[in-house]
Amino acid sequence: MSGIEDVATLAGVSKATVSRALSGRGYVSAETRTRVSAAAATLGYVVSSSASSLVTGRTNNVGVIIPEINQWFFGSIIEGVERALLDRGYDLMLYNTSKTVEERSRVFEYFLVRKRVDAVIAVTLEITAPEAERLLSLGKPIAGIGGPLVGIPTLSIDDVEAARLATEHLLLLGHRAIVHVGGDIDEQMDFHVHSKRLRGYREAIEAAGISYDPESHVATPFDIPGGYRVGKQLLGDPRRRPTAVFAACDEVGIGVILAARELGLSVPEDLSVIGIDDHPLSEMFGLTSIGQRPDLQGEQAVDWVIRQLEEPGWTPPSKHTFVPARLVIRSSTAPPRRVG
Amino acid sequence: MSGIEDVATLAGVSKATVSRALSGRGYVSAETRTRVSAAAATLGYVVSSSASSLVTGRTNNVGVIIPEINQWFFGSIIEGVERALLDRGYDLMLYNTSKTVEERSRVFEYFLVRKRVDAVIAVTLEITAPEAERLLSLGKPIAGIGGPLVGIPTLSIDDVEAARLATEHLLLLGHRAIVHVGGDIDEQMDFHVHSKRLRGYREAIEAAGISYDPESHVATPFDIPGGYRVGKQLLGDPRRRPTAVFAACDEVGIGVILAARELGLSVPEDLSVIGIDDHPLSEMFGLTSIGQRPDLQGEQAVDWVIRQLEEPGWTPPSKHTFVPARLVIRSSTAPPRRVG
DNA sequence: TAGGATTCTGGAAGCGTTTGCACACGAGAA
DNA sequence: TTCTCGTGTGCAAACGCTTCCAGAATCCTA
Repeated sequence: MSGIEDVATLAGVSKATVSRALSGRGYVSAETRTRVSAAAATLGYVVSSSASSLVTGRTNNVGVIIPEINQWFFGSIIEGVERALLDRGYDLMLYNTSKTVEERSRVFEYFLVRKRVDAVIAVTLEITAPEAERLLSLGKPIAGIGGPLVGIPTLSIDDVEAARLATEHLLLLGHRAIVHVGGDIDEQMDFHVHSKRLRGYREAIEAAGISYDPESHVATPFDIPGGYRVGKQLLGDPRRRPTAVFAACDEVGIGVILAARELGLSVPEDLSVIGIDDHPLSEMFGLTSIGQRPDLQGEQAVDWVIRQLEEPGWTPPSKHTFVPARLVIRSSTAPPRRVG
Repeated sequence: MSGIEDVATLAGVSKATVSRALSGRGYVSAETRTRVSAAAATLGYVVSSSASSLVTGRTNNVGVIIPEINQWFFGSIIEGVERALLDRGYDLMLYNTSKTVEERSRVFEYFLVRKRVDAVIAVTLEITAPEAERLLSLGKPIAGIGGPLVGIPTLSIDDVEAARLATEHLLLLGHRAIVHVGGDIDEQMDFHVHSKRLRGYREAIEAAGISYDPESHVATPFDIPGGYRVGKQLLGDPRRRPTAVFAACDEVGIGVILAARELGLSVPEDLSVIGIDDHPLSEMFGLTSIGQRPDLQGEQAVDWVIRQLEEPGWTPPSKHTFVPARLVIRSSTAPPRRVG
């Protein structure tokens, strides 16, 4: 485990020059630089990040707080963030927190409190204004996926718009009896995604002259079994059965499709289904969807925080950024069967 | 941003005492300790981990190298590792590497080269003996999930045994025409899981007096679409159709079930299916499986490395550890239909 | 009551870097 | 020729902790 001193001796220069040569800061002649690099290589030298951090005040780590790992949306974000971070020479510290308010704030305090990261990326984490201010006042850039969040640059798809798009697709096909299978709007987490998607749905059907019936919204967990259970229940009763379902995410949509099949209904003949996400499984199920790219959202968030760190004076967008979501039409949506 | 000096002044003691009081090392009177804690609290003081690391030589980070995130098995490992690490006061640095040999070794070098982690947990990463030795010689504990790996403590389920168990379950039900849908055994990654599971299958059927037919093993990617495609192909031809499928993982098994349903076959009447993993979706599909708990494997790996770090003299198991896998019987397996 | 053991505290020496400052040198400008 | 100015290098002072060592106070034990 050789230190900078050894390299300096071997290269016949001072520690200061070694530091400058290796970090690329300050003046070093080309000749010296190659000599130092060679010495470092032969000794297998590598700077001690603790020593370096101590003096520079930078850790080269960025913290990522995420409520969930084993779900496509979150997993993809992590992938995108990790890739972008490593490309730029930063390491990723992962903090998995549940969505409960208590744990959220515990992690938050934990973060604030430790001098281990240069920046933080908060995924689907509602940070209060004072918390944000405190973090910002520490000089740590922060970006959020989800939002909006006051004082913090955030990004996400436009949930209202995505829901409207999905619903309009169904309306355009001629559906009138459309049920929205979404989340529980009393769950205050996730920046009210649930209520936003519900709103988009509602606005779309009302714009089409259909009055909103609270019965046409049913809540379920955001996974395949969640969609399946609701599907079974909803489609089991022929009198209540809609001609189309707008699922708030593809997993739920897939669950609904599976339930429909099991009940002997064909998709899209007896039932159209649309989701949001463009999940990798959706293609297999022919599920029409509003696609988004969580990995790119992760990359974007990384870009924001790193630029703040590296480009003095640069500031990220001051308001929430909407990333694009586009309709991917597959075989799960079609005009409703004409029932005479 | 207050330092230890400020706390010392406020508490009316020396820096040395503050350090001792806060870290719990060395003698400090109870009275002093509370006074110091109070001072630290009012100032919002928190030790600088770089400064601390610089003198102690510990970073309190552990690196996790993992080839994949968005897959249940890997995601669960990360969850388990993260939980265990945070419980013990360590932070998790995540490195997502693909399975290609080049990238594997690049990450490996990267790791070796940087003094940023106290230990590493390598998931499904085949480290060569010299690499392992080099890592160990740096005094960094390392543990692997997957394996075995010489010189490194590793753990995994017994793939041969799990495959045998699954196949025997089918044999016991009376099946003779059993196809194994697994991975490509030429993929050298993952410690040959593919060939091990194939071996377990083969040993089981041969023990039952059935001769092994290479046609009865078909390879496909380890995901639902992979199983689906193979299922469609395999079950489409009634003459080739087996009475049972042993899928090398549950995702594949689910894909096969979906394919079967689509072809109008009922499971388990027309086809029995068994998988490995006990994936969260398996319950919904009634998939019989050999269950494993990747999260617990992650916790175990953490325990190994942390104990090495904290209990001088403690050494992890010198050979590979098999973790339990148990048969979970659901509705996808039954005796074959009697075809008279 | 002496003397060793135990508990408590402070001073100061690092830990391995980065960087401000001083200085030396050669080149171009005045 | 003298003066700047841009380069290239070294010295030494931080950076914010932990821990060794020594000394003081208290407590037992003989």
